[in-house]
Amino acid sequence: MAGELEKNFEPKGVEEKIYSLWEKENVFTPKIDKKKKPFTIILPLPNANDPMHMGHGMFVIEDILTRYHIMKGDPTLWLPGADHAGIETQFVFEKKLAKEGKSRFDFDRETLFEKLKEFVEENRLTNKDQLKRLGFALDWSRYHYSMEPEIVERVLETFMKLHKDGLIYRGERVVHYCTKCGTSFSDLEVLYEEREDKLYYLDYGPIIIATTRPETIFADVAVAINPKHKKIKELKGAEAIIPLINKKIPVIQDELVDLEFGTGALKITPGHDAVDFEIGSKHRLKTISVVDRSGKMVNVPEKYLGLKVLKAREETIKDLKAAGKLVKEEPLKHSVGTCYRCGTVIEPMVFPQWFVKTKPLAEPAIKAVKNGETKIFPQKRFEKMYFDWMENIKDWNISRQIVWGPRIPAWYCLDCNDSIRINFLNKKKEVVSGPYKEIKQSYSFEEIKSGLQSLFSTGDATYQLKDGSCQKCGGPNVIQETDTFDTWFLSGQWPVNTLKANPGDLEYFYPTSVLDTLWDILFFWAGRMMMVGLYLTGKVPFRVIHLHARVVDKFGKKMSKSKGNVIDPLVMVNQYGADALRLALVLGVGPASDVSLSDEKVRGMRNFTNKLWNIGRFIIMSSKEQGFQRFEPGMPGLEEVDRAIIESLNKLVKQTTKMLDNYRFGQASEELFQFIWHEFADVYIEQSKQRIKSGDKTVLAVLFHVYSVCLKLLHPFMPFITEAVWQKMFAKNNSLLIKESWPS
RNA sequence: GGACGAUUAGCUCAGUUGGUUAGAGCGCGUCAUUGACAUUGACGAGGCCACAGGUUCGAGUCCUGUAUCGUCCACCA
Repeated sequence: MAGELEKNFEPKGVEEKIYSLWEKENVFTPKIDKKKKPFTIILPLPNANDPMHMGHGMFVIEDILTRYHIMKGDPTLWLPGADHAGIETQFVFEKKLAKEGKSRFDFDRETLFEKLKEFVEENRLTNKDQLKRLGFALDWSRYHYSMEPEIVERVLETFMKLHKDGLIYRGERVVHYCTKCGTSFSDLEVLYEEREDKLYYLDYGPIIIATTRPETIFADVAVAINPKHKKIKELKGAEAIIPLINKKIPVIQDELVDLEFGTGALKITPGHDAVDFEIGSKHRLKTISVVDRSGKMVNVPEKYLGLKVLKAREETIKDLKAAGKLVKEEPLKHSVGTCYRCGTVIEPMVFPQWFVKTKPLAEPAIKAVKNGETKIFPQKRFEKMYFDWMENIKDWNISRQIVWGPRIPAWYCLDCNDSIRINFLNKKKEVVSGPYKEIKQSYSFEEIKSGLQSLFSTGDATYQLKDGSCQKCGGPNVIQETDTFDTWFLSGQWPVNTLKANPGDLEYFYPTSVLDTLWDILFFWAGRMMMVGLYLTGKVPFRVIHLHARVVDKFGKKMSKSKGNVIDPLVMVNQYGADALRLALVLGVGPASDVSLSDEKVRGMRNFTNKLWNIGRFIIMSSKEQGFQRFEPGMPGLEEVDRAIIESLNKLVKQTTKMLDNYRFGQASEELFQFIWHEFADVYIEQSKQRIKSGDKTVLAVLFHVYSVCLKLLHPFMPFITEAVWQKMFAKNNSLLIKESWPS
């Protein structure tokens, strides 16, 4: 039965062959059996546009679970997909455009969208092939892409449902805006950086205020002091005076003002600061904007008009100094919000955006974890984080001013809302901007619509959720919102929408069993899926959230292109084989910790694959001479050492099973490694050599038995080599190891 | 400002309810070897488990505090 084995295991070429064997027999496509409980994982969808990096390698955890459950006989589904990744992709694409000397403003939005679509299509399939290289047992017949029409359709349905339930609203609130990327962000997408800035003390007449942003004084609408301020009596009812423009503004009281900071007085600028906005709305103050979406000054004295924010700051300080209104300046260390994508300082701005009311969605999501419907591993650390976040959640800004993504399905009648600002390319390919009531004087609706880039509607604009003529005035000049959905709005409903794509799947496979991910997107993704999944189905999207380790370099440092310490998973696969890389990523690794990866470690694991291979080779060679006998638990001729190794093996089976059930992959793989190399190979096999020479057939039976069980136990971790050996030594009629049942 | 995590061999890290001489991979030293494997084997060096207290018959493991590093959250104007 046994074929020859080469001297060393050569993964190249073999891996592809083995993978196609699995694909040919459809082992990754589950058979739905209503009597059996399914096991389901949804792959954290990689960006369609990204080649694979080591982070994707950690999906090996999901592959281990998947293969383990396939072998246990559970109908097992691991569903793959790809994400259009709105902002990420558009950012990369715009960089490419810049190299060609172009920008997004050179195109109307429809053309830009088509170009982006083509761009992604070129890359979309590469990481699909890369996932296969790692051996992942994904059901490719259920592969989905977040921009495919059926998925988008369901996303729009979800929006409609939320809207109907009163959970969607357009609101004018402070949003985080990146003037370079040209879009707003949710709270999660802002990175706070510690910066060394200056705090300027300015003379506001009866009071002195402290600010880091003197250029925004023109947008001040009040000065607020804490009610416990020691000068409260003399300041009651007083008016402060904005320097340079000598504008009078009221002095108000609010507890939000910190007595200790600066002078205990805060200039209130609702247009450009979130706290100020909150105080402003409490006191019914108006909002003035002095920075526009390109980061230039507006609504300010002429000499500052059109200046960039930082330049305007310089000029203002200069003028304040000259006017004797700059009392003093001191250094200040504080954190500044920056764009997570391009690093530009985030400009808090007030304009209408689409929001999801999150409180009603968060409540069930909190409850589900509290009562254990969804468990988080490791529990102690991350449940606390989860609750902190869910309990303090703010409404979710789901609109992005980018092109790459599904457009929000709302339509405005331009005649009913003629102050909507429009940017479009006219027939001469020139950018024209202005309120509709002005530009309609010179351009037809058709020309505007076909060259449309973006529109900025006012907070009180009326909208309808259907295309066609205006439901109010009956007019034909109706145009769709140009904002697109936040990518996470799509991925937040990914498990539901992908399972809905195949009839019967949602009912059978949902709730899914495990969500496995890195903790960095716990809130972005897992949290949103919890909220939206519960909202859409009434059931949690997954029973377990397992947080895997982060891959770092051999010095424990985060891998990054700028540090040049990135290890390409495919380079490792080519050099040492997928199995070696896989084992290097899990062996001895704790959950949600760091796993340090190095060439040396992968090489060490490659040595183990070779050891495993040569055990097989040894057994084959030995049995060639002596023949082979099937192992039976009570067979005659068993010696003490045989009984000992069998007992040890049985213990290993129990241990491995228990550890896989408890997500202890690091320890499970470590014990397998120890047993196989240092107990089975180093001790038992060494001892067996004498007996084989003397014609002992029992020892061969034991060798075959122990080895075959080890291959099964190891298969989820190292699928290629175990399947390859199985084919040579144990397969009857080419039956696959993955189809063997899990030992017990 | 709040919270959390880490600190174990030269390096990178395991060590689930406290229980005999604390483990792995890589690295290092000595020796061995043309019949499974040099991608090997045997043997070995190397650790007051960050520090200081406490609980216990017994602490790497539990409690308190300190230090250093790291992470997350926050409305530091």
